[in-house]
Amino acid sequence: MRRLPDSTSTKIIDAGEKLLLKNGFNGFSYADIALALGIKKSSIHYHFPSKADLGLAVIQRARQRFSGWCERRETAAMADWDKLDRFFEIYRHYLTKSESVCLSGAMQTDFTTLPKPMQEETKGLVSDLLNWMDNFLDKGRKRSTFSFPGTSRDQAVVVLAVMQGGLQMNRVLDSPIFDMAAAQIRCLLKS
Amino acid sequence: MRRLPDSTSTKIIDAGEKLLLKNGFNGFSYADIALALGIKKSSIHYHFPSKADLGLAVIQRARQRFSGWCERRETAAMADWDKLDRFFEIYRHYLTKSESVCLSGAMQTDFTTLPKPMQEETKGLVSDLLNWMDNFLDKGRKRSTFSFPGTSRDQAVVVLAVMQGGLQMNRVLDSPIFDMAAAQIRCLLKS
DNA sequence: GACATTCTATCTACTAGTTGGTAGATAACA
DNA sequence: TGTTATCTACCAACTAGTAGATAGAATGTC
Repeated sequence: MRRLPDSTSTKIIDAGEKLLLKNGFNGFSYADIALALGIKKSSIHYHFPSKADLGLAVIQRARQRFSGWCERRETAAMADWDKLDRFFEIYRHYLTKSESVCLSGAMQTDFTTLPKPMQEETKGLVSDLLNWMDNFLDKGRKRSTFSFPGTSRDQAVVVLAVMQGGLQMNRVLDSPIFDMAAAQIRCLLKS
Repeated sequence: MRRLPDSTSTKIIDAGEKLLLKNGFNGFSYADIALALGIKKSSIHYHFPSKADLGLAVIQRARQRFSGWCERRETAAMADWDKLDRFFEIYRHYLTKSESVCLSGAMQTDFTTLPKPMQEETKGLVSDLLNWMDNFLDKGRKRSTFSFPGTSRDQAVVVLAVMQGGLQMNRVLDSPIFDMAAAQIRCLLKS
């Protein structure tokens, strides 16, 4: 959790990410970010010449953040069930902080309208998540912590889809769908 | 499957739905529909004064279509496992027909940017799906066709989230994620 | 049946506002 | 003196939406 100089470009990525998660990539403009930060549109273009550049930066930072979390010593030291709960927390945070969905979900539904570089980066993000979960479930099952049918990849797809879809449904119906879904996934990994 | 007069307004809803599912509500304009149908923008405004009216019509028609499917005699006559497969097919169709996600998923990620009436209709759509799946799983378990932990509502959330999320992930990574997810859900309802 | 009127559906032509993006001035600073 | 970062002032393209003309079909009235 290092707190680096809150440079303008960092603030722009922060604001961009927030709007992106809340409204989708086509649901916000440079004018919105400028208003939020109290700067001018052209200043944003100075740091991120095109909107595609900003979008790319948002996804890249999110990927780094996730791989940073994966590699952290305290993460590696966690027991399987705790680690799963911490992973769920990453998603849950989107819901509590701002009324938003997860990044992969937001990018996926806007996918066809995204510029190529953002599409590629999105693929990378989803692959990261899928590979990590696949590996995590596989190890957990070999250790007899988890139990589930099929391959670990099959189950990884289910777990991630539930995180993503649960977050989306939770925001629309105000009932605590996400927590229900997370709890159910926990049950399904025991039986 | 009645084929009614392919009126202009029907064609507009068709084109609007297709674009909506592919690009999201903020990812298409009246100009796109006009181009696709070979008519003028103003003609679309004649049938659907505002974009919100068109969006609303798309969701309303989808809800009717689903309740129509539910109430159809041949649906009611189906065995549980066949009915589940047919339900999966509804989702799978989005993938094969056009490279798109499901309507609930698309509306959910755009949710905050939607006009109120569309938000309400979206809530209705998601409730419809959730209530149907809840009821379906409950009956299936009582009949011992299905087996799963927790309440039928918990499991319904998981199944729908997997459909929705699986579709989204499938479009981005070109591997057959959706079919993997559907097969895994089938397994999880047996164990 | 003939005629006038109203309705339906489309068009052309326009508007005000927003979009992403550029050019160039200016100031602070290294 | 050059670099960095911000600003003002644009712009062309696109956005949803409106006004008004027009043609054809349906409807009412004598």
